[in-house]
Amino acid sequence: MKQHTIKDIAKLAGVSKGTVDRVIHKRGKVSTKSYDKVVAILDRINYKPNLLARSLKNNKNYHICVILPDFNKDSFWEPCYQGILEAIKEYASFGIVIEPFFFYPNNVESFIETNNKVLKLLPNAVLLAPLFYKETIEIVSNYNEKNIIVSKFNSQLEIDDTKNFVGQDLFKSGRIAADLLNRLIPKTATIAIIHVGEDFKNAIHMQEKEKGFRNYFSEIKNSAIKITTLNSIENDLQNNLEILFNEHSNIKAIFVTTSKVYKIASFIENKKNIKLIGYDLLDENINYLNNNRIDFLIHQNPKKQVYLGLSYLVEYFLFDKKIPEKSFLPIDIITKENVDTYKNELNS
Amino acid sequence: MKQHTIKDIAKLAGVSKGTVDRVIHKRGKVSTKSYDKVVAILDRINYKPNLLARSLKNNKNYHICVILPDFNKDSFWEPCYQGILEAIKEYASFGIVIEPFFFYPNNVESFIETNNKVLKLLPNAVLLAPLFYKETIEIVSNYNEKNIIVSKFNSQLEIDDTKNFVGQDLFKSGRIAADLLNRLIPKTATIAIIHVGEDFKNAIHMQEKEKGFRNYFSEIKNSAIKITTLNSIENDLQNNLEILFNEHSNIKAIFVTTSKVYKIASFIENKKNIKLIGYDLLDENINYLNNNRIDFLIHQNPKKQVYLGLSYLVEYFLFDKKIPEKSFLPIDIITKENVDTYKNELNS
DNA sequence: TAAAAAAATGTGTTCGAGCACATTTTGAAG
DNA sequence: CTTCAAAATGTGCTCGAACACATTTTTTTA
Repeated sequence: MKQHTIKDIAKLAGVSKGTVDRVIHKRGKVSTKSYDKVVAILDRINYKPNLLARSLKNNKNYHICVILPDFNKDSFWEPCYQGILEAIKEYASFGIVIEPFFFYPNNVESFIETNNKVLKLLPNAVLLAPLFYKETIEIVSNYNEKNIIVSKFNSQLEIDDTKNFVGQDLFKSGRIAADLLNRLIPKTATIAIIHVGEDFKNAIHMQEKEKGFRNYFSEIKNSAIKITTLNSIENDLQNNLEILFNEHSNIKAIFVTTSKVYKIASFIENKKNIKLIGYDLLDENINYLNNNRIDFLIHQNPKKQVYLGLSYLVEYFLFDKKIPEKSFLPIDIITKENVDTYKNELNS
Repeated sequence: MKQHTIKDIAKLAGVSKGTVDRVIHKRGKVSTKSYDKVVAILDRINYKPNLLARSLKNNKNYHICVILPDFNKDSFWEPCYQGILEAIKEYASFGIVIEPFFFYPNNVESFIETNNKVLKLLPNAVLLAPLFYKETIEIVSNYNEKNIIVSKFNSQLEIDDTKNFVGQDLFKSGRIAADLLNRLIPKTATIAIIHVGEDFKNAIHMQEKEKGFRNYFSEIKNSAIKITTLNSIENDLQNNLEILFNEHSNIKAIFVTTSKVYKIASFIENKKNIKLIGYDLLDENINYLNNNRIDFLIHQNPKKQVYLGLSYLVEYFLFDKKIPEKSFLPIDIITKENVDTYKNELNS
């Protein structure tokens, strides 16, 4: 029942623990005779090094920086901060130092600046919300030069070496939204896709969701559903919505591709029978969910994304575990009935 | 940046590490002078003992037994076995031995027998699927006598000391099913609740789901929805379904309270426009989900339940972490569009 | 065949916490 | 002012892996 140790193996093979160590790690010279003896034992028993002892011996302090938008400016990111705090607490006892860094949302300069600041600190790893495409490529290569491991979360960029990504399949989440709305509306109706708030050109993730959404309906033969898209910054939203409803009289459903769905909910509060679906468990969104103004939310689980991304890095440093190249989280469908089971969710 | 050690504190306080140890663990005699010096340092710095070192020193081997129904007899339990296998692999390197034990589903004697076998092994902890109420109470007290920690998963029994439970809120999951169906059917319709396959008297979890389901509709004022319940063992299902449809002409939806929903799906394959909702990601269920014969599945996440239950025990033994008394998993809503994002889910 | 070089193997220390045991200090009694 | 027990404090070993360094054995070369 007890796990075997290097010492056990040494005794069994009739050699010293140094020799066993050399065989296991292929370091130093070993005679074929000793080698064979040790390998014979290793084949017989299932040796697993005690990871606690290994990690204790290594006894390095690891520094991980997390770079994400300031959650005071965009509350979508607040759960991420919670996840970071939990990870800090959890892993402090293992000599892991985790430090968050914030940049201004939608501000490329701030993004670059923050990354340069982190680069100078020479951490062991960086967990990054790579909101800007071109800039991220440059930045990642800078980190690589200094042998800093880069993991990404939230936004999957089509970078060649999109390794270590934790997030969701956005195309798929668009399809899910489409499928849900399709169940709720008449066979002939207009659906509006609304992208709110961010610079549309850079927001690859909004585009991916739209693609998925349209893809779903394109697969339905002879569909009489019309789909129209609206891009709007937050300030112009009311005007743009009015124009939208004037131009399209038969809008029965709206798919909002961001967490800003509560803005639309408040503007169309008076319009009955418009189904509404959007993203993320912001308090504002949950309120509208509870009074049935929002029908479904799709949960992107930003907290879990960050926590999982950090776990991977920690277990890599401590226990040499492999980091999965792409880790797609489940896409949770939220209604007013199951929303609280997600809000209270613990980290394992 | 580096974590403080006992040695650091000793040096700072001008005492030996033995004295620091005595202060921290309140063991042995310490003069007030030394005590104050050490406490002063402890207040100033944020000492966190290195859990790797602590656990290495303790270096005990822990034995955890998992008791659950044989997955060859009821495939609902197969993912649990997967979770157990993953946990075995994951924690072997930490000196944790996890061993599964299977009993015949619906067989009280087998349940008792298996538990007695485990009891004799005197493990450090047991993770239990407590399918039988009375017997579990007896068995838990037997374990307690021998100081064996008992955790439970899947079925929450209303036992006084329902500690260490990992599972779902079944009442709530019944409400969720009701809410989903309510969106899909006309205002005047009949819904059938079907309990399949197990001994209904013992299956508290099926009752809880029905309660939640009915509770949802009871809250709707002037609801014209009729709800009828059918209990049936698997063999009589076809007959009972025919009787059901003869007696109720306006059935528009069926809520199956177990993973056996695929059985109903196959029987009503020819009947159009009956919405169907049930539990769990069995392959058979997923097939019917994909061809639209099943509309929604509720995911009870049995694999995660077991894995999480085991994680709690392991972290308790290794790192002295508290085990949450009740850990309710999120209740996932599954459609044909998001099902694969759950099937491929990794353990963190 | 002796000396030197190279190869092979063994030994001992480290990581930090925990605890048994050894040593020193204190205080009280004779 | 001793003596001795109790109290207080310090020392050293353990857990298992990792690796530097020491020692032994084998091989090479003069």
